[in-house]
Amino acid sequence: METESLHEAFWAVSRRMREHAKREMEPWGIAPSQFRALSALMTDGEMRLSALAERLRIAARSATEVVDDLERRGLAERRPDPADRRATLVALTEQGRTTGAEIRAARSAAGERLFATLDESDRAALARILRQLAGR
Amino acid sequence: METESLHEAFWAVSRRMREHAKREMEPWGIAPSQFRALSALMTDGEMRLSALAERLRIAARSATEVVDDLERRGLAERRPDPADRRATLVALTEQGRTTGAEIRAARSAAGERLFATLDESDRAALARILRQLAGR
DNA sequence: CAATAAGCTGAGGTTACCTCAACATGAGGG
DNA sequence: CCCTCATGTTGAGGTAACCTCAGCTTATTG
Repeated sequence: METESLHEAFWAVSRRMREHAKREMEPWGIAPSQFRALSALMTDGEMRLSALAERLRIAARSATEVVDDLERRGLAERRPDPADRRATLVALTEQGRTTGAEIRAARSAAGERLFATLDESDRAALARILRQLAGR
Repeated sequence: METESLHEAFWAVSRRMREHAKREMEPWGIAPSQFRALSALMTDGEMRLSALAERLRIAARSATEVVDDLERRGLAERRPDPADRRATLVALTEQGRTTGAEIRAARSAAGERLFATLDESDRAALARILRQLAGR
C-alpha cells in the first residue's frame, strides 16, 4: 500500500531517467549502458573485463558486449593482460577519454540534469537513502 | 560528479528492485510488468486499454501486450466498452483479484520488502523527492 | 601432471519496451 | 447523409540491455 506506491514512484523516476539519459547522449550516438562503462573506465582506469562486469554489476558476458560496442566506436580497446594470458584488459582510447569528458561536461552544463531540480539537502537525503537501499 | 553518483546509486537500486520483484513473484509465475498492470487494475478498477497505458506510462501498444499476457493467465479479461465500440475495457477476473491480493499480502508479509528497511521519516522523504523527480 | 578453476565469448533466449501502419469506429461540418 | 479527421486497438517488426549455457584457452594446485 504505502511501499507499493513508493515502488511505483521509483519506477516512474527510473523510466524518466532512462529517457533523459538517452536523449542527452544522442548527439554522441552512445547508449546509456555504454556511457556507464565509459564512465567507469574514466574513473577507475583500465581494468579486466571481469572487473568491469563486477563494477557495473552485470554478467561477464554482458560486459563483453558493451566493450564490443565501445571498441566498434573507437572509444575503448582491448589488450592482453600481461599478468594472465586468459584475461583481457579494457582501456579507453584517446578518443574515449575526450568523448567521455565532453559528455560529462555537457551533462552538468545543461542544468537540465534531472537531479538538478532538487535542492542541496534533498540531494543529500536522497543519496543517503539510496545508499541504504542499494545495500551498500 | 555529484549528480553522476546519484545517477549511479539510483541505477543500482533500480536493478536491485527489479531482481527483488522478480524473485518475489516467481511463485505465481507472473512477471513484474504484469503485476504492475494487475495492481493498477486492483486499485482503479476496470478501464480502457488506453487508460491503462497512460496509467502505466507506457505506449498503448505495449499495454495490449501486457493485457494479452494477463488474459492468457486468466487474470484479466477484455470486454467491449458499451460507450464506444472502438474501445476495449480490461477488468480483472475473480482469479485476478485473488492472485493480486495474495501477492500483495505476501509482499508486505515478507518484511523483506526492500523499502521496509527504511524508517518512517525516510520513507516519507523518499516519497516526496521521488514525486518531485517524476515531474508531479 | 591431471584435475579443477578462472577468464572470455559464441549461440541463443528473455523482458519490456518502442514505432509505424492498418483497420474500425466516432464526431463535427457542410 | 457524406466526408474528413481524430481516436482506439492491434499486427508486424525492431531495439536495448540484460541473461544462461557451453566451449575454448590458460592458470593453479594437490
